[in-house]
Amino acid sequence: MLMTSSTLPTRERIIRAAGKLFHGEGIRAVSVDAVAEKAGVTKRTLYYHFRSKDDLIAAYLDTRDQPNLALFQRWFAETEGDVADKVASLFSNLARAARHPEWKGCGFLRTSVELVNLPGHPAITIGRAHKKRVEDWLFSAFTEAGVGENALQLARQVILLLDGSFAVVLLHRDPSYMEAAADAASRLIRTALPGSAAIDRLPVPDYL
Amino acid sequence: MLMTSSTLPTRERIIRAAGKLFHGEGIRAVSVDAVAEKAGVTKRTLYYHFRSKDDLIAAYLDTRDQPNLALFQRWFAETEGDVADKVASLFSNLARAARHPEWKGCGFLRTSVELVNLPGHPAITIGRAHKKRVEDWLFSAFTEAGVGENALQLARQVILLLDGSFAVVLLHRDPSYMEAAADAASRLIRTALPGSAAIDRLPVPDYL
DNA sequence: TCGTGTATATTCACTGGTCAGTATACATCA
DNA sequence: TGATGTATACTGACCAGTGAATATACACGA
Repeated sequence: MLMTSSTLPTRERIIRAAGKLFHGEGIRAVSVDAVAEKAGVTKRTLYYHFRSKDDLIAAYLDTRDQPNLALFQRWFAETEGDVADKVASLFSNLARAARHPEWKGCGFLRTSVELVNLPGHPAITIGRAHKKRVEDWLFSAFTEAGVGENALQLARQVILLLDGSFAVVLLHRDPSYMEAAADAASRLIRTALPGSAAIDRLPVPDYL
Repeated sequence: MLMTSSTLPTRERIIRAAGKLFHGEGIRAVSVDAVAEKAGVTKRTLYYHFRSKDDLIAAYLDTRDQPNLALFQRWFAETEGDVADKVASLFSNLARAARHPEWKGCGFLRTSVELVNLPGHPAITIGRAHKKRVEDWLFSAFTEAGVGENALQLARQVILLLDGSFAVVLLHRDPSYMEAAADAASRLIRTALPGSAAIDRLPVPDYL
């Protein structure tokens, strides 16, 4: 593997090029030749490092898993307030990202759509695992916040709102939907919180 | 146009074949030849009725707009209870549909993903219009139910949960997410309803 | 230190196949 | 006879994947 200190390993360069093109244009719209050219490599070299285009797709998605989750966790940790505020901030940060004209939605969801006729495709497994990891992380956060047995249902509902945001904003190109999602998520969480605002702001009846 | 009483007009046959194939396999995965063959027509005939594959895609989506909305409206109308129950029934009906192994999610969302690199494509405009029609219909329903100025926000939130359901269930193939969406939607609606259950079920304090 | 073998890494040129779209001609019917 | 509709057969582009040869790096024995 010939390279200077300033160049990435070939395999990394290919994955990076694939990531930009697949995410930017769509998996099926991008040819292996285009990826190879963008990576500055011949197609044959690409096929030395990856068995097939499907392999490359899976490798590309795999590299997105950890950073994506880490970004969510960072947004969550950096936000002041209770767990509802922290979750709401996920959506406002997403809205900020979605305002960028190059924003193209969620690569995992988009891949599952593009490969809908190949149910066993490894990339779909990777997408499922990623979404599950986000859901599990939310579940822990809700459990720690003391929502009790609602944690699982809440985690799923936030996932639904997140992925709904991706889908709706990709279609309408209107990130303000994400603010509506933030509002929905924090309302749902708050009514499950021990010191539930929706209920506790009501006067407590005398006989309690 | 040669045909007997039992055959559809050629154009309709083509659109119907395109619908089955595009929805079943994905737009980019299906060739014009495949559509023509399924319609029992030569490709040249197909190109007589449609200027291009893009034209055919748009025509296919167009035929799904009205029936899709009508189905939602039927499910809504056939459900007993308040508006929250009626909306919840949309999700449980969707879950029932999604349990069918041939279920493939929402054609409008999937098209917007497959054509993400062609922002001005007519099919995307059709998809936007469809989603907007559903949202507007929900808005009217919420307004009539007396949620006041919350109607717009609620309609958007239900859309987010609907499209989130499509995306998540397509990925995980687990329709039970739709029950979580139903729960979220009806909670959100109920807290906005004049006789809000979340608040009114609490005992009324003596001094009110 | 000089070969020499071997695994890694890369290139050029190619194949077989598919795809969207078309040129041309034939048929049917008002 | 002219508009509508359908068929056969084709074009040119593209695409995933491959064959065969070459270059580099390094290990090890003489």
